[in-house]
Amino acid sequence: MATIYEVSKAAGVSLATVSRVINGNARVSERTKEKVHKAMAELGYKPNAIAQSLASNRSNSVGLLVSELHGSFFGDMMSSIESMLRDAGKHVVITAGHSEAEKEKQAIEFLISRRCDALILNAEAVSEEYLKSLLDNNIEIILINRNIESLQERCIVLDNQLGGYLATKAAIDQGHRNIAYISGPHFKEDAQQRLAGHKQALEEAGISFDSSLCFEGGYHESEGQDGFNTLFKQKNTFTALICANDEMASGAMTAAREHGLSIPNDLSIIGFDNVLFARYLYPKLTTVDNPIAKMGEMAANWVLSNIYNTKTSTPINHLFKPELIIRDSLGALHAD
Amino acid sequence: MATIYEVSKAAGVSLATVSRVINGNARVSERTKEKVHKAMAELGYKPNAIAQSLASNRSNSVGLLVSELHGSFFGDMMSSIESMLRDAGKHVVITAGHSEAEKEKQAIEFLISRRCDALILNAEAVSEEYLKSLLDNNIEIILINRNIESLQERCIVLDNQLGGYLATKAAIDQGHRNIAYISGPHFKEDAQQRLAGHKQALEEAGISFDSSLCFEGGYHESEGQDGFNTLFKQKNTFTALICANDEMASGAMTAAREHGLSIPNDLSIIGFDNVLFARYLYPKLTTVDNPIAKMGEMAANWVLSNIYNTKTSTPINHLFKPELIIRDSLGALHAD
DNA sequence: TTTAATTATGTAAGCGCTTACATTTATAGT
DNA sequence: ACTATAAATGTAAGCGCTTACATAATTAAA
Repeated sequence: MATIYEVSKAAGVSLATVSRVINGNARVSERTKEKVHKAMAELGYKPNAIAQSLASNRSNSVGLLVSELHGSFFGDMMSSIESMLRDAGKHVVITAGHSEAEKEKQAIEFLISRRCDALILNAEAVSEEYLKSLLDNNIEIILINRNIESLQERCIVLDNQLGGYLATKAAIDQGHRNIAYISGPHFKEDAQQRLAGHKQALEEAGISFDSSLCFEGGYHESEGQDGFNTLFKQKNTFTALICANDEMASGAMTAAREHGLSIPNDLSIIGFDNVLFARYLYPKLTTVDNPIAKMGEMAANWVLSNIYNTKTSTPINHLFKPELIIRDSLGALHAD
Repeated sequence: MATIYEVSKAAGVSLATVSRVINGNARVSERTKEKVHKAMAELGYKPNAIAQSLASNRSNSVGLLVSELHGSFFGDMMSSIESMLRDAGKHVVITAGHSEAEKEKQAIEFLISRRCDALILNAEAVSEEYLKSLLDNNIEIILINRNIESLQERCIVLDNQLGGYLATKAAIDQGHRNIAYISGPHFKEDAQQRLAGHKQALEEAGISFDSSLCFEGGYHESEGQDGFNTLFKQKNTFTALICANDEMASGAMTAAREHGLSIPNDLSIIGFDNVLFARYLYPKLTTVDNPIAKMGEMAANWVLSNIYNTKTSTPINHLFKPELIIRDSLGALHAD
């Protein structure tokens, strides 16, 4: 692999000049520019990004931490961030944290060690203190889906409580009073908030929260099934079931069908996130749209304008409002 | 950010000694080892991976090119590769090629410029020559889902033709004779092979291939709908529909339902890939399992044993055989 | 002890770039 | 033609590490 030195020899100029034409940040005469380009082409020269980073203390890459590399939700997030950053000539280094504090730390430290210019973090398990300590060490971070009071300007979050509220409200508006809920894991902030929204809607309608109508899942499909089965055994009087994400809603649908229930005639089901496959389910899932792709873009924008000083146009929106997407899995309560 | 130099000062030893305890590849007395560890802890020292790479010409990271960052299929692939490599202490740098030759090249060159020790490529658009030229430049690559005669030992592929065959054969075995097919884009190798398998099964059963019963889609859900609609308009006599992937199968299901058809009573549908949501569909999709996670692991294994000289245990399997997964969307043909 | 063989540590030369500063060359003003 | 100024290029010192080689300290053998 040719080095800048060989190019400079071939072109008959100095190292510095070659560096200048590579970076285009200093004036070089047309004539020498041509000579250098020719030499680079002939040698098939490709700058060594590692050496560039070391010398310039800039890597032109931004680190991205997601919980998982699979799943529609994270896929949308990665995808939107990558394409926006790539358009700006920046690169994305992706790592997975698996919702475990230790793994998240490892991943973040990997990104730091690779000298990413900024980190976009979907960190769920790591402590608030740890995140603040990153800032103290001059690591530029922006958080997606995590709200830290003192770091507001570096957080991009969804109003999860509103989302939870909208879902339950929709059921109430259709006449439902017996509403079950399958929650995400309580250690996750968003799960708590969605549940809080659910309770808020219940309270507003004068319905008291019944903990035997609430199940804690882990956001996976199987826990939607478990949740339904458990709830159904405990108290099979509910006519609507709100799930804290679409995966669990799908699982619940399957389980409900296995119990011979028809959706939405016997049971209405509402999801959360509006991931791609919510539309493929049968019946099509009524759910709360989580504009994760837009949030990802916003994070990418933040990086571009705050770290790379480009894209100053779009103002940064820190709090996104979810919307209810009405499809077929929610029906009106009818008298039996 | 502390450097190795500061650590050496604090510990009262030389740079080289610190480097030795970091890398653990040379003998250092217990006493100094302790001193160094203490100094590192106190300074919060983290090795600069960039500098390490530059000096050692090893990055301990492997590059991964996928077509897209979203989608179950790629999610599974990324996920399996990442977790296996992470367990071995290696890191993965992921990029997306979007099935366009130019973008794939860019992405590959990015990975090379970051001095990845090896590249795992799911390259669909880039030419065979280009891939070979990488090898000529001593870039270590391993291809997933792409078969190049002269690079057999660096290819990990699925027997797509067998998969296509199995799907169509299953329909034939259930008595179907009028079988439509929604193909993937013909420029993709796997799409061609799956179609070839379909034709093979037809021929074997003495059914002649009817091109008006075949639609070329792009592997997206919407093209499943388009496909069904087009085919149904052209010739609504088919009783089974084979789709080249699950997304399109899902789209076709939706479209079929909109036409008032019941699945599998009026129409049997078979997918391909067995992505996670195939199980969530209603009715549950009969499909051909694509062991992409295992293939990803195999690729990771190849890298570990061939590049990093670890994990010599598992022999590398280059050709994976798909299996039919029988669920509910395929039914027997009944007399009308 | 003395010497040879080990083991532990230090010295210094890079890895392939960037960039401040110095120097040379071109351009313009008079 | 002769400066004064601006533009183009070169020189060399790092960036934070690794690693061959040299040296010093320790241990074992005689």
